[in-house]
Amino acid sequence: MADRVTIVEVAARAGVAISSVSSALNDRPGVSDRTRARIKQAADDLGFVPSVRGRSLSAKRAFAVGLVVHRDPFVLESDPFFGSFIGGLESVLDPRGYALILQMGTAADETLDRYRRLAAGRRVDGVVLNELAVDDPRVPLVQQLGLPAVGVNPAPGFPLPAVRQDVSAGVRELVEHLVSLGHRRFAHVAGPSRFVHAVHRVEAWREALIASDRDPGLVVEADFTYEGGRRAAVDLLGRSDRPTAVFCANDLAAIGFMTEADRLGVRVPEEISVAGFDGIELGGYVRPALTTMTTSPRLLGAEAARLLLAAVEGGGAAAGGASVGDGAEVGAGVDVVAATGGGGTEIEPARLLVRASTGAVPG
Amino acid sequence: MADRVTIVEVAARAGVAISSVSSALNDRPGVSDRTRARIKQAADDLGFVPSVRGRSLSAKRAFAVGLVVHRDPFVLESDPFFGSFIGGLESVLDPRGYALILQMGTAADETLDRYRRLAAGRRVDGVVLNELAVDDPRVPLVQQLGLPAVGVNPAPGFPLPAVRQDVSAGVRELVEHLVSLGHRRFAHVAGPSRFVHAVHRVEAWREALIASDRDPGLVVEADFTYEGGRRAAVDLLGRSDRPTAVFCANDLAAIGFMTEADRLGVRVPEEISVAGFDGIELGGYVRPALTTMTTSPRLLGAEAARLLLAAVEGGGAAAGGASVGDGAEVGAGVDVVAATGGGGTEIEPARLLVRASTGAVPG
DNA sequence: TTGAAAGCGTTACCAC
DNA sequence: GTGGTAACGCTTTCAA
Repeated sequence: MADRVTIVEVAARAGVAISSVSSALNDRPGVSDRTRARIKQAADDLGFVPSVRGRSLSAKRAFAVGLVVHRDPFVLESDPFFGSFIGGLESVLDPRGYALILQMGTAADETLDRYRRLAAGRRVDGVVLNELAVDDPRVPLVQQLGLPAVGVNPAPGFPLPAVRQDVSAGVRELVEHLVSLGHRRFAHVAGPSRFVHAVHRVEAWREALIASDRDPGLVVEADFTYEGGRRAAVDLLGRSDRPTAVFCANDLAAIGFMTEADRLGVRVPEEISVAGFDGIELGGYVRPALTTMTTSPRLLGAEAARLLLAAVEGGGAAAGGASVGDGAEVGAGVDVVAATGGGGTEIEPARLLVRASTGAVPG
Repeated sequence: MADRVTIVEVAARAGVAISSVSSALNDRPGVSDRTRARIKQAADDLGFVPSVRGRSLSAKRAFAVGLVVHRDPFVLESDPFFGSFIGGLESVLDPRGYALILQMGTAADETLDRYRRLAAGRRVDGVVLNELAVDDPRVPLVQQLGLPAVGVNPAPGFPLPAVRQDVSAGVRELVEHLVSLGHRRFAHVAGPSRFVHAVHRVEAWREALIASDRDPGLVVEADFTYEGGRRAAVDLLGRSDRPTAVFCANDLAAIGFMTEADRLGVRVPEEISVAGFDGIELGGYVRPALTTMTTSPRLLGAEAARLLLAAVEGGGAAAGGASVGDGAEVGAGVDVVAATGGGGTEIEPARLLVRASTGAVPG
């Protein structure tokens, strides 16, 4: 690999000290405009790009953040969330000179170990905590490690900075939609209850139904997979008092549910209405097209990156309060910092997208 | 962030020089067994983990490799390949102390720039070139940059080390399967012809049909998406002499094709047989279950990582011959190095998986 | 076998 | 405003 040009050569060409080059190129004061221009010119001529290796050692920063995906590879395959989420992270990290280090853990404890090693080797300046579990062990871990971290859609009282996207408003819209269609018997195909986001969705659903004076009905726990949705359909559709409207915790499960309903000869939406959550592309193509809640993984990623960089660059403590996003996006007048403890941003809520899989109650 | 223990403290505790600690911990000669043991003990006691920052600066290596995904985020969403592929990369990189840096480029030239910056900033020691295009500009770029790189499923004559998974054997199996079912009118829903892997699939298909004395039939170019598959179905099924068997270049397109066929009232497989390529999970759940070719993204990732590390650690030139994988996986007695120019590994071929979407010719 | 010291490419702190 | 120079934490000579 050809030897790259270093700061020394730039200094030589500009006829200044390397410290001046450093100051000039990082737009720090202490350099006259004339010299600064001359230095920038020299750097340009030479095609100088500072070595992140030297920079990290000296600046005590890795200029990288980590994301550990803890996931059965089988499930990851069809997960629509990550592509956009990572794209969102990247869109903020890259312009600010940070790289994203992606790791995959399979077993839960292995995942924890990944964080430990990332911190121990000073590989990253902070990490993103995604798919939070109830009492997620990663939270005390990063706190103990002193590793800056941000959460994505955490539970209330989460002690670190976090990005949230509200689900309750969208779920209320869904419930109103279903109620207005005359439905009375409801069911929910939930995600694993150990996940915070699964819990959020069940709770929003129950609360919205209760607020509408409806019986929340059954909750069947599935696992966010297509196959899980199918099994839930077998269960629910076999019941004598089967529901007329089903809300699945994600689109993949909803599509699995619809497929199985079709197989069992139960027509959607004539005999049963089905709604999903996520707003994945596929939902627009299946027959009938899936009614769902559109989320913003890309925006979640971008905001998560912003918060993380704020925590990293401004202080560094894991529990340190990150700056709150611009007020325009903060929901319903809630003081996000006070409400959550760790500070954070709330992005636009998930919205209901009505398509063909929900319709009037049968009969 | 709490101060981590450095090599200096380990040396102090063991009562030796830091150079001895370095030698001992990296299992290099020049340290007596006794001191080595004492040093390891001290390192353990202190929980010492070498800082990758210091290491990279000194060793002139980043201990990281890059993967730039060049992709419309919309498409990435449903791409089943990346999760497993990245998992495969990681499974080799991590145990060897390397991290994976993931970048996303949207525009083609932006992607090239990502590689340039990765190299210029000495962020990575090498890169993985995935989804190769015909005459991919990344190839001359990495050669010019002197950046070690490996290709995944490249065209013949590819000048860099590469991993390949043969498609022709599987496609021949598919053709035999279809021919034995009595089909005579075929069509292929191809991927964009600028992609090497799309070309591989069309060519394998044409060659297999010709070898079976069948007319290769129509080739409709789509884009590997669900929607592209649907549009291809609209096109092909509207023709007077419509095919009775269609091979789609990937599963997503095949599923889109089937959905549209269903909508148009053309039954699969009674009136038309449909086959895909990839072996994604979803294909097993759609109705009818999709006949497809199972590929090994995880294995491709693992082998790509192995080749890349060989190139990085053994010499470093981009065009340097990487060691060939163990003979057991090399296909058909072909000397892979001689055949490809850049050296590389051939993994088990993609295999036909017959399910319900292919059946006897109508009539 | 061991230890001292010179880098590696930056940043940051001080003198000048 | 400048230009030395000491870190940063490691690897790698080279003497002892």
